[in-house]
Amino acid sequence: MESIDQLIKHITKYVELSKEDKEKIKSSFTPRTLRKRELLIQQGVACVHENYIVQGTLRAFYVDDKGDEHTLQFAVDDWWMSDLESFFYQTAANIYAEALEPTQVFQINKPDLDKLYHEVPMFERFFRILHQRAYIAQNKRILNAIRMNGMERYLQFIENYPAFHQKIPQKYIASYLGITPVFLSQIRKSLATKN
Amino acid sequence: MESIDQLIKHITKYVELSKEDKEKIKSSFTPRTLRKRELLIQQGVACVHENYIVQGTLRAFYVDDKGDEHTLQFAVDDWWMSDLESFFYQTAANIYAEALEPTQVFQINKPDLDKLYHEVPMFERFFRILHQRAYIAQNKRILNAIRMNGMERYLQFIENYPAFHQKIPQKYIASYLGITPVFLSQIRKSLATKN
DNA sequence: CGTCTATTTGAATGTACTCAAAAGCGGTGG
DNA sequence: CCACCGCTTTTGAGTACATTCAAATAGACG
Repeated sequence: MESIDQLIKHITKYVELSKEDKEKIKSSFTPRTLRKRELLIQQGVACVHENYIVQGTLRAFYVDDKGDEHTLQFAVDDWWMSDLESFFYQTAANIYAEALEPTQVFQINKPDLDKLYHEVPMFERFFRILHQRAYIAQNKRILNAIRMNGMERYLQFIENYPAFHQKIPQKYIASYLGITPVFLSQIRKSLATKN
Repeated sequence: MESIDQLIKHITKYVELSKEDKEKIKSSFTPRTLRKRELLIQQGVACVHENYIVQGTLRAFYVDDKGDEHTLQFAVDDWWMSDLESFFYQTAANIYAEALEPTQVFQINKPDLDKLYHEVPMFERFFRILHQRAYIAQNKRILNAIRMNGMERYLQFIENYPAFHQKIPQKYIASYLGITPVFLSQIRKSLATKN
């Protein structure tokens, strides 16, 4: 299978597409390959693409004044990655996005995306659904962040994302959970001795 | 001005609508008035409407096993309120939404919304944009939650939402920030003595 | 094998919570 | 209009959660 077909397959999980729709979508995206540790998005630089991940793993993070990193999102195959605010308003990005392993994406820029919204209403519906689902997921994360302590959030994380847990360095998980790597290590220790 | 026109005005801030579009939209919504403390959404009951707030204030909150409330969102004039997950998948709601003052909303149910998406593509675009913006806002809140301590989050809150700060009881602000009302009181005290 | 980075461990400190009680405030009824 | 009731906010003390700093150990990679 051509990898672009994976994108079409992904979209048709949510909306129906005609043959012409599919062709228009296919021709609007361009492939890009990232090496491990390569940056897809950079703080301070406009994020000009919305990215669909064919294969690989990305991590989006914010770097504060003290130089500390705060992980906003991990993303794997079939997920999307951009700085939506930067992309939407064409402003400088607030985050970095880095490949944690060799990663292949398909990219679309804003003019082409707007054109596609116009020409393929089903594609706009797809993005409406996508953003809706993303918003629902974000809400759950906020709820977890405000009501659970570090250990509870960690247990929740490994339950929700067992796959991530395997291959993502612990310090990034800590920065996603909003705790220090040292504290995460302590949590793991106390979980290990408890059993 | 008819209050339903306020909704149209709101939508046309983001997308253009024809006369027919406007009529179709207007006829799809029905008004509802809430008394102070009345519930718009109830945990365990399907959320069958998406709600546009004409005038008033709502608070969305989750109640955990211990009976503690965790505020997910405050919403005022021109905002939208629903349990999106419950609405979208037609499942039991996870949250409550309560009027903090007399509040007037316009409601649309899912069949009518889907119909409207189909008949008025601009309306679907509007919701795509709305969800996109909501997602961007949520991202910022997550970032604040994982990188700031209680005092910093409080200062951020009163900076972002000075109006809310005036009329919302402190204990609800605490539950929004993810801290206890007791601790928020201490934060306020130490801010007051600092100046 | 050596180097660089990630993880663990320990101790001291700061941040935030719980419990209990007092003070403040708003609404209601007499 | 005042007195009372119920709820919110404040205060204080003790405890738990989480961070910082420093150093040791373990892993990854050339």
